[in-house]
Order: sequence, then C-alpha cells, then structure tokens
Amino acid sequence: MDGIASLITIDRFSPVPLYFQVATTLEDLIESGQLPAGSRLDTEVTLADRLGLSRPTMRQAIQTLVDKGLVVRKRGVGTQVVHSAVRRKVELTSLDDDLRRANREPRTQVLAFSVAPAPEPIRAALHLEPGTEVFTIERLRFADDEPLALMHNHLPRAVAPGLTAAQLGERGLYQVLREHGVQLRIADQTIGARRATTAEARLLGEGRGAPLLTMQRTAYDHAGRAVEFGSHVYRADRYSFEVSLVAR
Amino acid sequence: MDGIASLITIDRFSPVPLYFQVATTLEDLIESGQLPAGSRLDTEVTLADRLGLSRPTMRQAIQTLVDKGLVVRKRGVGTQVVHSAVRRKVELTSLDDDLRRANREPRTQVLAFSVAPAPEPIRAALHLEPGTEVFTIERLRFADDEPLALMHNHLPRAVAPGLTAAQLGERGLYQVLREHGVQLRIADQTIGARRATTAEARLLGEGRGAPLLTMQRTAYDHAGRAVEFGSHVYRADRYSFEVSLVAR
DNA sequence: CAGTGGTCTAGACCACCTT
DNA sequence: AGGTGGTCTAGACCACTGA
Repeated sequence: MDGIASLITIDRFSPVPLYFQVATTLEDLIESGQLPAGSRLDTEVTLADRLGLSRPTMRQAIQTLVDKGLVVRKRGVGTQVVHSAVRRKVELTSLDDDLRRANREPRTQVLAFSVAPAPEPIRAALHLEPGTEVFTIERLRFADDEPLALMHNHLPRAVAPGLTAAQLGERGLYQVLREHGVQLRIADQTIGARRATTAEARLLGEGRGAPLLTMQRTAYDHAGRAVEFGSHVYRADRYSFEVSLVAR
Repeated sequence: MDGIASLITIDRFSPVPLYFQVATTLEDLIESGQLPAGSRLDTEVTLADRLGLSRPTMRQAIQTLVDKGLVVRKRGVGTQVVHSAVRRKVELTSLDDDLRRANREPRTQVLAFSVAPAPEPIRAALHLEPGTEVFTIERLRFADDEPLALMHNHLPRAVAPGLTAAQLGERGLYQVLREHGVQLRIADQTIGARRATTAEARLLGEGRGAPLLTMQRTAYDHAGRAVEFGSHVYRADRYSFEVSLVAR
C-alpha cells in the first residue's frame, strides 16, 4: 500500500511549478471521488518522499487545497478531505458565466454605448482623475429569451480601448475584458432589493412595483486598479446570488 | 534610510510566529497610512536581512498580506501597497457584528426556541443523520428600535448543547457560538428578494407586498462540519449585503 | 545588465495529538 | 512515546522587469 502517491505524476521539465502540478492533481482526485470525503491523506513527509519532492514544496501544494477549503490540516493528526458539501468555489463570476454554466441561453440587447468624461459618482467609484474618459454601457440581458436583468456598466476607456458595442452583443462583459487581457482579482459588491420603477418593469416584463434584486459592484485587477463599476437590477423571481465565504 | 524595517520589532521569545508578528505589524502600518497606497515595500531579501529573518519567513509574512489583497507583488518590480479603496475585508459576518460595528443598537426578540429531530429539509441542508436533534430558533431583530430582520436558524444540538433562549436575547447567534468554542470557516449563502407575506410585513412594520431581501446560509466549522442553517428576511429599505470577493 | 519576486531543496526544532 | 503538522533556516537557480 503506497497510498495515493502512485496516482500522482510530476513533470520536472514542465514550466508548471511542481507544487501546482501536485495541487491540481490532488484536486482532481478529490473531485473525482478517488479521495473520498473524510479520507486521510498520507503525511506531508511521506508524500514528499514518494514524489521525490522536498517537504516545503509538498506543503505548498497542500496549502493551496487548504485555502480552497478542500482539506483540513490538524497538527498531530493529519490532513483530511472535508465533507463533500462544503466544497464550493469562491469565484468572481459574471452573469454571463453563470448562465452558460447553467446551460441557459444568454442573449444581450445593448441599449446604450458611449464614451465620455466620467460623471462625478462614477469617477469617485472608480477612483479616477477628473476628466478621465469612461465607457457607459446599458444592457438588457435575457436567459432563454426571458428578460432577466438590466445592467449599467462604466469602465475607463484605457482599460479596454478597442471595446465595441458589437462585442458586448455577443459575449459577457467579463469575457470581453479577459480577451483584452484584463484579469480581475477583487470585487466589492453591495446587494440589496427594491421595487421596480415603471420603466424597469416594462423592460423586464414584470408587473408594477415588482421586487427586484439590486447589485452594485466595483471590480479591481491584479494591480489594484479599478476596472469596472456596475449597477444592475435583476428579476427577483428568476435570479439569486450564491456567495461562498471562507474565513482566513 | 533604512526603509520601514526600523518600524518593525519582532520578539523571538513570543509564542506568536515570526511571520505573523511581521504580517500584523505591516498590516497596521498600511492601515495607519505609514505605508501609503502605492508605496513600495523594501525587497524581500532586504527586509529579511534587516529583521534578522530568513527570506522564506519574510515571504510568508508578505504572502498573508497578498492573500488579504493589501499588497501586490510583481516579479522584477517589487511589492506595492494597493489603492486604499481596494482594501475591504472578506469576512464571515453576522448581522449582530454588522450592527455593532455601525454603532447601531441591536435588539433581539426571541419568537420561538425549541429542540426536536430535524425536519427533512433542515436535515439535508446540515448533512445530518436522520433523527439528529436540532435547535429551531426564530428571532426578530431590531436596530435602533426599528424592526430589521426576521431570522430562522437551525443548528445541531451537539454543536452548542447548553444553548438557551436567554443567551440569544442578549447577543448574536454567532457570538454565542464563539463562546461555545465554535469557529466558523466557510459559509454558503444564497441571496434573493421577494415580496413580504402579510405576517412578515406585520412583524417588520412594512406595508403589504413590500420588497424583502432574503438570505439562506449554511455555515461550516474548521473541520468541515455543518454548524448552522439559517433562512432570513431583511427589510430592503434598511439593509443590504456587502460582499468582497478575491480571486485566487 | 542588475535587481526583483517565484520556486525549490535539505535539513532542523517545536507544539500538539493519539496511544 | 511516537507521529503529525507548524515554523524556521540558509542557501540555490530561475523568469521576468526595467534601465
């Protein structure tokens, strides 16, 4: 019995860091059930030895799984795979990502698309210098041909200089940003609720005063630069937010 | 000029890990503005040298700040403090914590408190064996004497065997759990909205059909054990959720 | 080219848990 | 008492950035 080490192969000539190769392999083994919930991993020293790695490298691999909440370490005891239901991903998701993952057909109607110096509240939300030009985008989003959300976005022109309305008709904003090389890292969101205005109700196909879910979000990239500010309303009867929080 | 190293003292005889001493000190320096947004930290090697630490230990200290989104590392460049507005804490907060932090006076009316074998949906949400006994708690929460939220909670009796209704009248559930030695680590939340029922509107002092924010949460401790399931409604005109997400 | 962070090694001692 | 993860050291080489 050599534990799980035989299921892990590492490539010393790959540009992928060793700890990352091990971490992703272990993640797959957990995800596929070959490392069932509650099972114990071999010790760090044993695994490092069997894989021909140093213990710090092995530790770094396991640490990434701890950070994701996949396993739990206990001093004097060992490392255990946590209960399966606890495994949720903490992700920076977009509506478009959510819909595609749920196999619902997203569609977008771009209601407005313009470039202008940032109005004061937007300038402040994005921490920009006065006069900085921003895109202003208004979109109506559909899922399976039902209206779902009305979205207002603002982003500095410099973030995605070549952005066009046509791109946004095809794909979600976050995917377009990824194609422009923008990597989001942090998002601050405020989620609330209120009654729909008459105009909102008409666009979303809801009755007057229907409850709407609201979300304001400011997103930042890896360098801490504010990339996007959005103010959105969602039909409460067709959408809800799922959030996973991991304490540090 | 010896940078910031002179502002950091470490205690080799403290039981607090060295990397943690350094990390918290740096965090304080950033929070207090002595390390302003955009400023560069000394290099890892320099800091380690000045503080008499090895580089891996110094790296570990800085890494905790990176995980919190306080600083950004760039290979070949250095480590920079990110823009101040990006600094938000990702926390597992309770309503009680939120209110106390905002200096609003929380008050609780316990409407129901009982112990019984878990009903099926609760049993499933908490991943319990059939027949496991759970507390069922219903509370009306006030802030500054205005009704704010109606909260239903369920938790396994074994999690906090000595729990009483009186404790919940004084403090928030999460604080009571902390006093019982329960450390929460992960929470999965679903946030939505709907119209208030007649009973909810009456309890919350709202009009009929007023929009409410809804939240269902399952919380897990460090061992991955499901500790609590809650189903809550909040007055949308007086409450909203703030969530910060950090991509990994 | 020099300097930075990213990765990796081969040890060591300790605190904590189980037996 | 023996085994576990938690911390720490003193090096090494590499990839990337900027001047």
